[in-house]
Amino acid sequence: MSTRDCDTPPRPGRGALVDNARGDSPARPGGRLTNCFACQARPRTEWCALSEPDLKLVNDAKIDREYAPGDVLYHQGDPCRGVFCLQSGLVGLRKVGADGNSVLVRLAQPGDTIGYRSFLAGEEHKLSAEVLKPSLICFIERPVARRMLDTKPELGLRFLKRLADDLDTAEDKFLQSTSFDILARLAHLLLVLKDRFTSEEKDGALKLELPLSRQDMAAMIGVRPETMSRAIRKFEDDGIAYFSGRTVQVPDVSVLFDEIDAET
Amino acid sequence: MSTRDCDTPPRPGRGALVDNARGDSPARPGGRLTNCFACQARPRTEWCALSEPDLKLVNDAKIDREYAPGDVLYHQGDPCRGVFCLQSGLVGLRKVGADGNSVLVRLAQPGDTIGYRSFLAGEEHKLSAEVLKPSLICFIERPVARRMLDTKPELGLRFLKRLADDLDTAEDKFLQSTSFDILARLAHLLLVLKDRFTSEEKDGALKLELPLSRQDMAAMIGVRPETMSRAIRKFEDDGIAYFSGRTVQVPDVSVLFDEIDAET
DNA sequence: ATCTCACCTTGATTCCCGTCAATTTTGGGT
DNA sequence: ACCCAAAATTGACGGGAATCAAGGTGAGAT
Repeated sequence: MSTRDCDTPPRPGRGALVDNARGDSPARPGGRLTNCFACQARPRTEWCALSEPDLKLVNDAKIDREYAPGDVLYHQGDPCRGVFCLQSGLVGLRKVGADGNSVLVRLAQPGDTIGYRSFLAGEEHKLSAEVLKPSLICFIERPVARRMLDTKPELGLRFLKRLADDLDTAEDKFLQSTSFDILARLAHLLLVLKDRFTSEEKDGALKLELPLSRQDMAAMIGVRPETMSRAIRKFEDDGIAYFSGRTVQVPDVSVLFDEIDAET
Repeated sequence: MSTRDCDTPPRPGRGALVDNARGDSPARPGGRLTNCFACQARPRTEWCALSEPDLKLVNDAKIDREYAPGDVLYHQGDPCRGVFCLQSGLVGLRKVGADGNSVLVRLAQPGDTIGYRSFLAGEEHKLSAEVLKPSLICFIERPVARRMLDTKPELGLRFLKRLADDLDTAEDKFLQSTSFDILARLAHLLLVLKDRFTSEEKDGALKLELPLSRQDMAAMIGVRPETMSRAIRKFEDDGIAYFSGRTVQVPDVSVLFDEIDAET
């Protein structure tokens, strides 16, 4: 949403503007910041299915760049010009709802390929991709990705698996929104987020550093911000979790499970 | 859910029991009722990507059989033994929710491959597949399907596209359940169903023959049966749609769109 | 430092929908 | 035709979440 101006200090290799990010006319030509072979996220990506020569093709063709929070990789409705591969940082995928304001649908972590759904479906983007934390992201143009996909079936199969998992998650999410109450959904959300955003842990106690605003959290479980605020209040009153800004303290993780199980 | 007994009259080519359907020990050996080459649903399936010799392999390996309403192809949690291809009829995909009762997630129409998600993800079935109308269904064992998938990338790409579409639909469904009211969701449901289940049409007036119980319809939009009943009542009072058993009369389709648009 | 704006919280109120309970209707089986 | 169980409808009720409105808080900009 933030339309940054060009006056950001020209840090090396950085400076993605909203429009540049879409590959229209990079103010700064595609970088050689990174190397797929050395990419620490590679084992987690679908691209690890590629053989060495194929990976070299991708490596040579990719355009990498640093992004800052607020940068947008693409907007909902944009044509899909290729896919992005998140090497480090964090990206949020949003959809603008019927009410006009955007809803966080999913988070991408290092190793995730972003925009792959639209690419594979051959459709325009159905989501917007917004950088949430400083990120290093590679862009692979559609023809290159397409060519890999056509020549390396193994790659397609990996995406197949990924898509299948996402579908299952999405269907569960709908069911939960109808059969679990808000407290249970919040507990569930914290349990999902804990895998990625735990900053400290000992015994059953956790400290989380969430990269999300309250309204994003609210949207993720399908409620209004006011309701989220009250749910948080309730958790604190009950000693289940303590929220302070974007850090969350959970004295006993197992209680979160209890909160979910409480729903018969 | 219906556990049929073996005393169903031995109609020719029919007689799928719950367990037979899973390919454990067919009481009646795999039929030769149909031929993939002559299958009228073939153009709509992902399998149309296959070349003639490959299709022959599938055709020779497939096991086809007629199923009656209530038969279950597989249960949630079952290991995935292969995929089913619906030639004619109708199959519903269900998930048992947290509250214990099952929820209709999706409908499969002729040409659809059923159980493909679990097959592709290599997981157990996350949904149950229940026959809703008399159906003719082919079963393709996992090794055969796997082999096709590995040798014909084109096939995987078709499933990729399919999965991508399903994912988009599923994510939309969640958003709608939080941002649209029940009347709008019911209107939306009718619009989705009209493409497949319109029995009569003239001008803007429709007659639908839905294959769904009220509670299935209710579950699809995420409400209780009582609430669905009242929503239907409201539609009738407002002259938007008239329900009688499983047939629905819609005097003016455009009013359904209005009902959705009414939500800003 | 102050301004400002977006975000967050809190309270009061409304009303929608889930729950419980009682019929009524439907459809399958004998 | 009958019986029975499951499904559907209807009413009454209460709770919980959305809504509206009013502060409060914090971070970035000037």
